[in-house]
Amino acid sequence: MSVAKPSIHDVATLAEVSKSLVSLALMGSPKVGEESRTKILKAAKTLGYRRNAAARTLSAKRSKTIGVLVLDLHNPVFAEILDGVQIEMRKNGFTTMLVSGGEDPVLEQSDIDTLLQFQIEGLILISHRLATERLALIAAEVPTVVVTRSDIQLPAMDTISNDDVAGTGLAVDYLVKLGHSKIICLSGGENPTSKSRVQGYLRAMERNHLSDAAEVVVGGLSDAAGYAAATQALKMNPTALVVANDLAAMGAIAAIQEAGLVVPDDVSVIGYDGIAIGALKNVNLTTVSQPLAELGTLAATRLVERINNPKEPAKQLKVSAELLVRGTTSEPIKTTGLAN
Amino acid sequence: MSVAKPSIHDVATLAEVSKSLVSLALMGSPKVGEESRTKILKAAKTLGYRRNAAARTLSAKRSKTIGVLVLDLHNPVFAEILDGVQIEMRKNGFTTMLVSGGEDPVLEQSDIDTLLQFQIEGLILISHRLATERLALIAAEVPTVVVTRSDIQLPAMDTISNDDVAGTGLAVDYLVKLGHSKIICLSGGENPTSKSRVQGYLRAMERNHLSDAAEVVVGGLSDAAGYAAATQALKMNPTALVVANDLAAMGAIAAIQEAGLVVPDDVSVIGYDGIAIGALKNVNLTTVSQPLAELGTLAATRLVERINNPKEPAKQLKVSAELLVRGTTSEPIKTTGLAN
DNA sequence: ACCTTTCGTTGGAACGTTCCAACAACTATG
DNA sequence: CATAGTTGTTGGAACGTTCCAACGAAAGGT
Repeated sequence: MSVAKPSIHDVATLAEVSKSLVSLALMGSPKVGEESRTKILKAAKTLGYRRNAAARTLSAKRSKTIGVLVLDLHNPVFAEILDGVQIEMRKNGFTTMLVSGGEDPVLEQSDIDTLLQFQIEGLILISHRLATERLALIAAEVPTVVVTRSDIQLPAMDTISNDDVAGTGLAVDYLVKLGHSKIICLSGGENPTSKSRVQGYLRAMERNHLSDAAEVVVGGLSDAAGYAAATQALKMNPTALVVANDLAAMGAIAAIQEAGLVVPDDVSVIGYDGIAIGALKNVNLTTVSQPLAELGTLAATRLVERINNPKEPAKQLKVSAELLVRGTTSEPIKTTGLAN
Repeated sequence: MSVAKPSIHDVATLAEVSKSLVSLALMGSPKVGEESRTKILKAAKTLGYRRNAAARTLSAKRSKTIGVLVLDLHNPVFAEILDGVQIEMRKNGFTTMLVSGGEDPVLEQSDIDTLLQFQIEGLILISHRLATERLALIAAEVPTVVVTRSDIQLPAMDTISNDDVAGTGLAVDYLVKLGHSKIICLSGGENPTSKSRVQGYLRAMERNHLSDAAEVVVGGLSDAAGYAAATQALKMNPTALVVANDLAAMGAIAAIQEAGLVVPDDVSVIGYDGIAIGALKNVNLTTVSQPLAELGTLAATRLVERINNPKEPAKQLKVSAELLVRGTTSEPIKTTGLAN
């Protein structure tokens, strides 16, 4: 238990220089003489000195810190996006402060408040539920990049996303090509991303002249929600399910198997996101895959650009999603002679 | 784009009181008069005032912030532990700063440095790889709680964990009871938790007089690592696999199926952790389950206790793990007449 | 030999808060 | 009616840094 944390001042006295020079040396300024530099570094080490970020932020009027808000850490999607963000931010000398909103949307706002109190210089929002007006307010205060939301366009805010409408369309088109027509969509609930995906489903059904057969069952983004929604959907005897995300799709598959049906023979399933676990041979999930790490890297790069050059106009970047056909899709079995 | 962030001073002038009173009011002190309080709150609102955490920390000499370091956000285990931590910390008025070390153990140390620079009042380490001496150093600087590591005992540091040795023993004992003897352990690599689990395996094998049959294949904690390790292990024709964690177990199952074998008929598999996804009917993983959220809550509670009362002695808390028998384990098929 | 530049260094102000001692204006106490 | 206490409020110091203007010393140019 050290008595009191050493300050820059203590280092200065030990190294027999001024505190200003210590500060300079610690920031790696080239103006510091070789001799003093080594003396200072040695003194800092022996004292176990550590910079005080609070004082630094206060004085320098910049925190070299950005905030990240993710909706839900349980979904591996976010971890994969975060990887990209963290790597890029570290490269640029920023600290990343991560908060996860949890279930309550009110907490989400209070989390952002906390981040802003820490004087973050930029904010990355990953798959959140904030309303457009709130977003506008936030973007006016701090450079903001929104990842994973294709529904929104604000002049002061970058967005990095795939086209959820088009992506879901890919899934539906493929199923139709295989011969499916009784295709049910399991939605991800009330968040913007899920809404876009439902819209993509509806549009694609329309374009394939299947509007009458279109059916949306409200679910959620977790495996449990997918399970519940699928149980519901199965009552309508679909031959294929287009599910809000991979996690929910895995839940849906569980429900299908539990009902004594076989995937994909009786029911085909397509997820969305392309999480790593879906590639496992025993899951083998057909999915619309987004380049997740790239999403994160792009977000970070954009944010750093905006921070370093505030008049930089906001951009809307799209990454392309692609259909990854694996084992949970096949042609529907012919109408008569059902397996079960 | 506001011109400059309003400070407590601006609020004071607008509300026609002193900055000290504004500070008091914002902290919710009961000493502030009703009239002034409303005036101040109104002024703060119209100005869009927000506390500056850096200044606050610097002046008050406490940050009301704790740091959490997790090994790997990809594993849902950590999200579930984190849930518990976050909820408890919010209850106690602390902000949680989360960093994830990523692959590189050197980064892990630098992440802790960053946290300490932010003047965190406490630190929770979830499944990390730090050496005992480093831990001792850290624990001397800041109240520290280590979650998910049963191998270590330091006087100045709380640990919350299940007994990995005993837990893995549960798995082995059950397999032996089912009639297995060719049981291979897929280790999780060089981290302390994994080492304890391997030790548990070895001890249990010994206790069941199967030391000669004991075999450890080095793997890792990801699904991919489990897949690779299982591929290796299958060459030795095991009838059961005890795997380092659930994620790796899922990878192992993929490898088994890919080899044309059936789980559990040909090979039984037991994981460790009890992640939510393992309960899905199509995964249905037998596992040694720990109460994850409880682990998090306990850690947070202990940390707050230690922060509020620094002379509080450190404790070593154990939660109990239990074997969750699901669908990936069965009796071994009889020696002759293999299914495949 | 002088002036100018460069190099390394310095003290002090500033950042936005909290905390403390002090105070005025009341209210209660004997 | 004086004294003591209470309530609400205040200015100033402090927290540990960064930044700036200014400095002496050494080096370079004429």
